[in-house]
Amino acid sequence: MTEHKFISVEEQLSYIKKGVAEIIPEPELAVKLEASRKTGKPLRVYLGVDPTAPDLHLGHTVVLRKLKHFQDLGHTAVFLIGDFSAMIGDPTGVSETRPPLTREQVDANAKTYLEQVYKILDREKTEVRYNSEWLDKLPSYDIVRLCGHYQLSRLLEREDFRKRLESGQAWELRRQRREALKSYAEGLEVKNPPAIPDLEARKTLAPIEPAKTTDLAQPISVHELLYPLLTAYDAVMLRSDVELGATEQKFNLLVHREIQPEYGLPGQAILTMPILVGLDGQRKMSKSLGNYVGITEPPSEMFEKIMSISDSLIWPYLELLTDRPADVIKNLQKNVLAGTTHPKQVKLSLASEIVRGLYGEDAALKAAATWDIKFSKREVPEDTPVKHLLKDNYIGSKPGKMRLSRALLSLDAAPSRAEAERLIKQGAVELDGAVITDPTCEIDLDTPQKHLLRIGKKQLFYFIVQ
RNA sequence: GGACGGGUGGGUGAGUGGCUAAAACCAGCAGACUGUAAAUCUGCCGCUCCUUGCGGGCUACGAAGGUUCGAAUCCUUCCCCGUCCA
Repeated sequence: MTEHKFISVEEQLSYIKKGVAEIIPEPELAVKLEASRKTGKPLRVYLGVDPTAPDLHLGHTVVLRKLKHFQDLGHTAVFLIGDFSAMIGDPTGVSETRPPLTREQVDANAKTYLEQVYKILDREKTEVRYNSEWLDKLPSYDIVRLCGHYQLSRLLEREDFRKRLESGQAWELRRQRREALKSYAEGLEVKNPPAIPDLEARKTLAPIEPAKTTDLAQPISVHELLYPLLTAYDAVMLRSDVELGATEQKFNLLVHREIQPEYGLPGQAILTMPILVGLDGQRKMSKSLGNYVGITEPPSEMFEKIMSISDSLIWPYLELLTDRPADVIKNLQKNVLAGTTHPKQVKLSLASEIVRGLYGEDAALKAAATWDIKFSKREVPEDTPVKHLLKDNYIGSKPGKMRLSRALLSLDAAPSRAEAERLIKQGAVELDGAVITDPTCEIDLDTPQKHLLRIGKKQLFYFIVQ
């Protein structure tokens, strides 16, 4: 890293602080910034992500954008892929049982992550690391030593662990007793002793599965306790000055901060970002809840989804997904409340800004124009997709005809024929500009014609019989 | 190992022989209204076939069998969960 001229600490701080949930401890961050400015040495700021799914969504970008802010200020952004820790599974969040991932899944996900991450981070300036680099070959001795640097009671202080300990204890005791009795009853027959895995086999590390649990009781497996400690080792190896994370990561980040001094490093400052609420306005954005906007989605789809959020979501989205200063957002909010600015206008600019950030100006303008034509004017945009209706293997009762409901199904516009018929009966289907309510409506397969189909408010496309 | 209670559609949860593709609520979808927002109102909400009819067929109430003209509902076995006891 070459020396860098930094702007004043106050300016940096105000840039950094936007949208942040918590800075721990803030004065320390200021000191670090001050020191870096004096020496011209950038801070090492890192974000660790477990590659648990192949795609990132806007929720992930909140914290990525913060990392980008540091990058913009001239600091060193380190993007850490937790390819090793993903196989342990972050125990954060009691309710969700994380399925352990295999090495292959993790590797595949890690690959797709990077391409997506560069939509936000500067590819040239980002230091990418994998925690398998060091965790894969960490000797047991060092693991034990690492564990020696922290206290069990501190790990158990964690709220979700505490809850699980309470609910799990009784359950676990009973389970053990039951198991013991069972094996006694089975005449203490000796099962095949587990083989000692040879080193070759270990090359493809199996995911570490949690002890069998039930829905209600969630006992804590010992390896889960190791998660914050092993990831703390990341912070040690990276010699980080600052670590970023979502608020739910606060506990882990604090452990990291406390472990670093044990290895002769100054403890990192911690910066947490709020969790982004999903499109439903209720729960956090997540793929499994289906309330997400993937960052690889096409611009116009992204635009559409953002336009469909409820008004109250505009504000957190503006704060966490755009670069607008906090006071500008506040003013805007005031104007909307006062009725001088229409919320739709704000939403339009929000959607444009998000798309612009990921796809650039042209794509944003185009997406906005498409949206306006499709939804406001209810006309047909230029880039309306064209699908193909394959008649190859279709044998209907009437030659050369196909039921509209069947067409909807094979065009992927409805999940089943029953659902397709329902849509037709409810007047949601418009074929070539005319609403069709007759479920027996048929499409002529012999004349290869281009048809326009609108289903509900959102689906609009052409199809050609082929 | 014993006693008792329980496993129902995406979720919560009613239903104890036919009127039950299964109440109600939530979620979801569609229509109206709008700003494709929210709220509200209305309708839909297992799959499939066609002659689109209060139509036919198939599948579904933990699993497998059985009783019955007929089972989510009764019986048997098994699996799983909860509470209590050893």
